[in-house]
Amino acid sequence: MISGPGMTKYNHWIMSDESYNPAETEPKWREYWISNHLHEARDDDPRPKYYCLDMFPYPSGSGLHVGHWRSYVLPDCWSRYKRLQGFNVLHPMGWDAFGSPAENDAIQKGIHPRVGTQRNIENFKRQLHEIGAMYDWSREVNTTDPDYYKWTQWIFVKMFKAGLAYKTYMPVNWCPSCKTGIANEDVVNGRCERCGTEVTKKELNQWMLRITKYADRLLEGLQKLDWPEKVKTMQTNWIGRSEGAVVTFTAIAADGTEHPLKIFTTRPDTLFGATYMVMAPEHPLVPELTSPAQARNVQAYVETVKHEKDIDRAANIEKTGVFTGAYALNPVNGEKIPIWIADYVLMAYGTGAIMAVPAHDERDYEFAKKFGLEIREVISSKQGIDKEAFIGEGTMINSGQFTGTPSDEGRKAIVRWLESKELGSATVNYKLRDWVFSRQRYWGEPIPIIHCSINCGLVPVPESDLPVQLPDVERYQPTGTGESPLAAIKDWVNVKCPNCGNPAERETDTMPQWAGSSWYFLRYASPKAKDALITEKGKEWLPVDLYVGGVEHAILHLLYARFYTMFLHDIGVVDFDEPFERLFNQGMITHVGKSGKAEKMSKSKGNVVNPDDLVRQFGCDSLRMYELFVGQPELDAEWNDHGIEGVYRFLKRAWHWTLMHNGRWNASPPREMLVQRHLLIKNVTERLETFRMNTIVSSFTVEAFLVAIAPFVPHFAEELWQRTGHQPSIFLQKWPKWDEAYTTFDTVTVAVQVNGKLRGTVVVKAEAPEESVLEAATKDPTITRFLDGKQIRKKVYVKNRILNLVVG
RNA sequence: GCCUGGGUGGCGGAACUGGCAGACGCACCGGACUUAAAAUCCGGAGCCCCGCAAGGGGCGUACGGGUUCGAUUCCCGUCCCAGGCACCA
Repeated sequence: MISGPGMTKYNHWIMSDESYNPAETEPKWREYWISNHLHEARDDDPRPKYYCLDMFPYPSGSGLHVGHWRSYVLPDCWSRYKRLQGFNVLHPMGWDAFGSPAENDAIQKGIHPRVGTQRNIENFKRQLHEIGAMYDWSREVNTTDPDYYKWTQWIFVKMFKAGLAYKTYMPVNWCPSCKTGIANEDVVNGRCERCGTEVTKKELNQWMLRITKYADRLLEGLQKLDWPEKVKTMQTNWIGRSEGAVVTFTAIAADGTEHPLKIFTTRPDTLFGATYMVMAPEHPLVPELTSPAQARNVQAYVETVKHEKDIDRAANIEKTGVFTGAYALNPVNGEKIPIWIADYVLMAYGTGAIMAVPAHDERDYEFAKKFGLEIREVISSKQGIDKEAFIGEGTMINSGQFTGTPSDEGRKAIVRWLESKELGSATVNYKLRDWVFSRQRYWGEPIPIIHCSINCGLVPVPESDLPVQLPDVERYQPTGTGESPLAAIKDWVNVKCPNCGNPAERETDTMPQWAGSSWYFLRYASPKAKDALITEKGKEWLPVDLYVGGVEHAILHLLYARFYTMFLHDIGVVDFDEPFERLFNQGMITHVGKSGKAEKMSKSKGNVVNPDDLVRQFGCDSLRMYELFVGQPELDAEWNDHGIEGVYRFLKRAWHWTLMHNGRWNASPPREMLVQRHLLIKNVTERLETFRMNTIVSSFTVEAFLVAIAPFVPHFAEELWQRTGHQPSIFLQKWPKWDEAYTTFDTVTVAVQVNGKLRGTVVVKAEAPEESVLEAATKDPTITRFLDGKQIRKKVYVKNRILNLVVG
C-alpha cells in the first residue's frame, strides 16, 4: 500500500484502522473458525442435520483455477446459509487420489505415486483453504489410504459373494507398441496418444460388475429424485430400456448345417418385411456360417472393423458390410433370406444380430439401397417407402394372417404366436452394459481375489485379511503381457489359498478410479470407524441432502454411485437406496485464450486464471462474491478479468457504510428503512432458495446487511460483526426473517400502454382499482396525446403493473 | 447424424406464472476532489432519425412467421454456438 509523506488527507483515512484490508482480516478469521472448531459437524448435535456435498477432486499437479473455485464457492455459500438457518451442517472434503496421471508421472519421472499424490494434496489443500470454505477437515477421506480402500475392497468381496462380480473376456483398446491396454480418452484418432501407433483390439480376461441387474431400479429410482431433468434424461437414455422380442431364425450354413440365430427387435410387427439379416462382424457364428466362396471377403472385413471400431468416424459415414454366403429361414413364413455382416450391428447390444426390415428402419433402408437388397412394405402409410423408410405406426399389410391388424396390436399378436410355437418371446433390452471393472495398472486398489488353480478357483480374500495392501514396485511400466505391474512381484503374487491352503496366486488387476468415488460420501459420516464401513451414529447423516458438481459426471459417476448404494442397501449396510436427494450442476468458467474464443479453462489452451493472485490483490471474499456474481450458476459463464474490481469496490463501500452507521442501528428506524431491510432479506432468501446467487449479489447494493451477506463474504461479515460490537461468530446467528408487512409499498408505478406501446406511467395507491388508474392516465398529457380524438375500445388492466388502452 | 443446453447493448449478464427489455457489474464519457495521477465520490449512455434546445418519433431480445390487448417469455419453421453420444435394431 501507498505510504509516506506525500499521503493526502483522504489517503490517510483509507490507511486508518478502519480501512478494508482483507489480507489482514481474512487469515485471522480462518484461524478463528478452525481453532474454535466451528466447521466441525458433531454427531450429537440436537439441531436437524443437513449434508451438503461437493464432488471431491482429483488432486492434480496443476492446482486450482478460478473455474474450480466456482464449484466450491456455491456449495459453501449454501452450507453457510443452512448453518444460519439453524441446521447442523456436514460439509466435508476429501481426495479421489487414485488415477493414471500419478502413475504416468511415476513412469516418466520416477516419482512414487504415493509421494506425488501427497504433494499435490498438500498444494490443493492450501488453495482450498484460501476459499474460506467451512469444510470439516476432521472428516477428510483419501481413497488411497489403506484404511479407506479396505472398505472399497470389502464392497467388492460382498459383490463377488452376491454374484455381481465375474470374469469374462472383453475387448480392450490395445496399443501393440506400448503393449498395454489404454483408455478410450487416450485413443486419439484411432492412435495411441503416447506413441502414435494405431490402436487395435485385444481380448483380455476382465473383472465385470453386473450393474445390468440393477437396470430397472436405476431407471425407476430417478423418478423420486430432485435432480435436473437434463441429468435424469441423460441417465434414462443411457440405461436405454426398450421392449421388444427375441426371435429365433434358422441359419443355414453353406454346407447345409442348421444353427439357431437369435435376433432382438422392437418391431415384431414388421417380421414379414425382413428381407435379409445382419450379424455383427464379431458374432461367434460368423466363421461357421461363412461359405468358402465368401471367406476371403468376410475375413478381410472383420479385420478392417477391428481397427475401425473405435476410430472417431465422420458424421454421415457410409454403410459397409459383406455377404456371408449363408441364408436364414424367417420363422413366420419360412422365407429364405441372405445373411450379411456389417459394422452397424453391434455385438454388445441385443443378441448381436438383427433381422433387417429396410422398409421400416432407416439404417436397414440405407443399407438395402446401397447393396440392392429387396425392400418390402409391410406397414401401410400415406408417405409410402419410395423416398425413405416409414418408421411410424400403421396397418399391417403383406403379413399373412396378420394383414389388416394395426401395428401396435400386431406387435403383441405376433409375439403371442411366436411364444406358442417357441420361436421367440417378449423381451426387455437395455443399452446399459455390465461394467468393466479391471485395470491393468498399478495405482489403484488391488482386486481382493486369490486364484486357486488346484482346488477352489476364484476365492475372495477373507474379510478379516483386508485390506490387501498395494505393494511397492520397482517398475511402473506395463509388463507387456497385458498384466499390471503387480504381476512382476512374485512374493506378493504367490500366496496360500485361504480355503484349502495350497499354493495360489493373487489377482493382479486393480480397480478403476470410479471404485473409490462410488461410495466416499458414506465414509464422511464416520470416517474413522474401524469395524464397519459406517457406524450407526454415522447413518444419521445420510443420505446426502444436496450434491454439487459438474455436469460431466451426469452419467457414469452418478450411475455407479447409485448402483453401489442400492447394493449396500440390499446387504443391509445403509437403509436408503438413493444416495443424493438433490443434485445441482455447476456451469463451467470459460475464458479467452490463444484461440481468441472463450473456452473451458485448461493449461494447454493458455487461458487459465490463477485465483492465488486475485486473492492476494482483492481478498478471498471479493473473489467468492465475483464467482457467484458472474452468471447463472448452472450455466457456463465467461470470465472477465476486471469484473472482480466491481465487487471489491462494493465491499469497500459497504465496509465504510457499516462502520459509519454503527451505533445508530438501534434508534427506531423509519418505515422506509424497515421496508428496505425486509425487502433485502426476502430477496436474498428467495433467491438463495432457487440458487440464483448471481442476482442476489446485485441486490446488495441497496443496503448491506451483515448476516444476510455472511454466506457470501464470511470473513468480511465476521470482521464487521466484531467491529460493530458483537461477539463472534456471526455464524452462530439466526438467518433473519422478513415480515410481509414491510415488503409491500403504499404506492406503485403502473405502466400505461396505448395499443400495446408504452406511453407513460402513473403513480397510484397500491392495489388501486382500474377506474382510478384510468382516471390518472387520462389526466396525464403525455398519455392523452395518444388518446385524443380516438375512442377507447378495450381496456386491459393488470393490478399494480400495467394498463393497456386499445384505441381506434 | 442424434440428444441436451444456449443465442438479449461495446462486454459479462438481469427480467417472478405472457405485463415498463437492458437490473447489477465491466469498459467508456462528463464532472468533483488533487499541483498531477491513482483511489474515491456524483452524473450520463440500447440503436437510428428529427430538433439549437427542452423535447419528440421510429426500430429493437439470432432470423422468418403465428397466437395475444400485449411475446425475451407460448407455438411452427430456419440459422448459428457449446457440451455429450456414436448406426442401440
